[in-house]
Amino acid sequence: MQTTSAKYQQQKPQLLARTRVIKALAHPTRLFIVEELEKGERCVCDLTAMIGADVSTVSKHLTVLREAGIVVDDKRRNQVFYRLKVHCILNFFGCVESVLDSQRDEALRQ
Amino acid sequence: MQTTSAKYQQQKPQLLARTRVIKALAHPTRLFIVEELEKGERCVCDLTAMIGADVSTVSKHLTVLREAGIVVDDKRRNQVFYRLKVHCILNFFGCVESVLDSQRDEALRQ
DNA sequence: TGCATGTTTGGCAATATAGCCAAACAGATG
DNA sequence: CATCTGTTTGGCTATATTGCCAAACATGCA
Repeated sequence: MQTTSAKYQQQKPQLLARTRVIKALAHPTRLFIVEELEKGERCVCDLTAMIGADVSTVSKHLTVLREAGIVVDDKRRNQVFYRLKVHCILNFFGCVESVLDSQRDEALRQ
Repeated sequence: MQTTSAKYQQQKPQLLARTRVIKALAHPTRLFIVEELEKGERCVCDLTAMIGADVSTVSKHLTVLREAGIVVDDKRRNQVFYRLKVHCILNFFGCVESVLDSQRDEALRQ
């Protein structure tokens, strides 16, 4: 029996699964997309206009979010609409904001 | 007035700030550390033993978490103890699990 | 069919991340 | 002071990520 790393190794598959989801959110453009989709579905063209990057770049970001299971696409006519698949992402951000608030408080105190 | 990218550009500083926190969580080893610290403080040596990587690697992961404002360190004697600075990270994971659950359900249905 | 619009994919270059080893540093203790 | 334990930092290589352009695909419509 191995004495070191047992605990981590045992949990690793689960940790990797979670990491895949979190990594998908770890980019400003993808965060923007998620927040925008909280308001409702958007086509790639809408998102591209708001973001101001190449369409291919936005499309790849959407692929990352789709493969992570965060959004789903819906092809209608010659457009592709994306929407959130899971709607708890805002809670998620609440915690991120707590971290940032705590940093801001600290900065003020110095 | 700019017609494209205005919205994204305006929000970008905030999005980048959030991204820094999320990126810090986007690694299996760092996720493990956060979950372990939910239970209480741990010294670098404890974490290193559980993870089974080089101490320098673990130390660098801890630096990433510290710089993101997620953990704080406390040097006592010749050891350094880390603990969570913000305690809402578990809610965070709840949402990540929802994403994973929804993927699992889907896999079963196919 | 041919063309316009909207989206995805391939490919490449630039940048960022992760891991290990070696070395530096810090405190405790003989 | 010398040495031991515990931690961080520097440096390097390997790998992953990002963004753009060009090209391929898909759909709608003249």
